[in-house]
Amino acid sequence: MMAPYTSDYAGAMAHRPYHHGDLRAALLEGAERALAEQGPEALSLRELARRAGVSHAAPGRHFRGKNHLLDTLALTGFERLDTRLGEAVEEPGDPRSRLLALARGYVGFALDHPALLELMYTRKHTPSRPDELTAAVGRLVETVLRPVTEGQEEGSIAPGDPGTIALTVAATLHGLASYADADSLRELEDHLPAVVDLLMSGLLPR
Amino acid sequence: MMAPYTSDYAGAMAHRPYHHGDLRAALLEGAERALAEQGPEALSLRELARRAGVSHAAPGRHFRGKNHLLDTLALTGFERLDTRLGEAVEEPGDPRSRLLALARGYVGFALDHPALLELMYTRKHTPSRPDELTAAVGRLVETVLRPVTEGQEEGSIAPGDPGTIALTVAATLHGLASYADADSLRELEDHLPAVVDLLMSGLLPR
DNA sequence: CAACAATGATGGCACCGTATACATCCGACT
DNA sequence: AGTCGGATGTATACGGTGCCATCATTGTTG
Repeated sequence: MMAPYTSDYAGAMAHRPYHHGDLRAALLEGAERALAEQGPEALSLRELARRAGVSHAAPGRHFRGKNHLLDTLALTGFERLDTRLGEAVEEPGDPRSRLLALARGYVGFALDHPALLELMYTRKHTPSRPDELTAAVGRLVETVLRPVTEGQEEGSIAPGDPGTIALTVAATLHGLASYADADSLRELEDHLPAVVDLLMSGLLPR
Repeated sequence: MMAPYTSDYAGAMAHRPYHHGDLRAALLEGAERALAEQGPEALSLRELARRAGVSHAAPGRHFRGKNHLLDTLALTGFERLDTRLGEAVEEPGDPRSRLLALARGYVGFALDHPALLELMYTRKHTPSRPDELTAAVGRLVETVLRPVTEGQEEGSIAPGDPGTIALTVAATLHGLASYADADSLRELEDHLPAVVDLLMSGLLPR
């Protein structure tokens, strides 16, 4: 017979309330760690269960399957990214500084959680993704849309379909972040002001 | 005892030369098909072998493992995308039309092979990717860089670090393509001219 | 024509994801 | 207070997968 809890680091501290305490959260946390350390391909439910000190079927109580866990993780990523961008947009200022803050936020997130960001967009492209994910993406676009319309109202941003403008900006941000964890990462941050200026002024000579 | 080749569609036509003829190519082709139909997660070497009518270990003669096959597939993707963009850039014209052609090429590729494009960038971000992949990405950036420097020489594109400009353009293209197979796909193609105009003129009112 | 290298087949191993049946524990209700 | 139900975790089993070692066949080449 073995003791019910053989986990080596839990149990002695903080008086774990019952069973595990909060698997689900532990699984998500462990998944994010494993995701960052190894690829998303190497992530295994059984391994996560092992690290959490539970049996390999226990995760089934909290997630319908591996996809469900990954979708949930991606969803938390979108939420965190959205709040981060929301804060960046909050700060007042001219359009250039707000756009720069937005870009810094996006690229910063990509630097902090590269694997998560990749997972988020991998999941987004998956067939039959859950509605919650598409909704989260929609909220993200809306966060970018807000400063555009506001800038247009006060005449500091050129007129035109705000949807198209927001799409372009969001696409550029995502593209930058996408390149970020492939090429020189830190270097990109230094280039951000130049990129933003370019977006503001356009490619044509003035 | 079974006949050596139980595949149902092969053998009667075109006189297959020997063993299989060209596994490797058949595997890559099958992988791309499976990739497009289902996700990249569902892709299985054994299933590919089955479809090709060979034993489950035969692919091992042509690819060191699953990763090697996927890397190879991604590499062909980069090569095809690069030639497509190269052709788009070949056509002479003012910067706007060339940029539009570039954007059409990139988004068109994304529309034709959405799963492949995703695989390409997933593989690009993988730790310890093969040098050939990074080289292929470099060639892609160079293809975008060329019209930028040419445009600057003839004064039709604003001065500035061409690397930054090319990065911004490439990032926007990739971001657009990345959003393409998530949101309304066909719709995006109609918006491309507006996006290009925006990139050319900038966000600031003129 | 004989030896060799390339290609494919067979079988085995460890691991994975998932489903089912069983055990345990918390909390709520009478 | 005591019991019962549902939530959580366990035990076990099945089919599938990637990879490896070994054996068989085929095409080529000296």
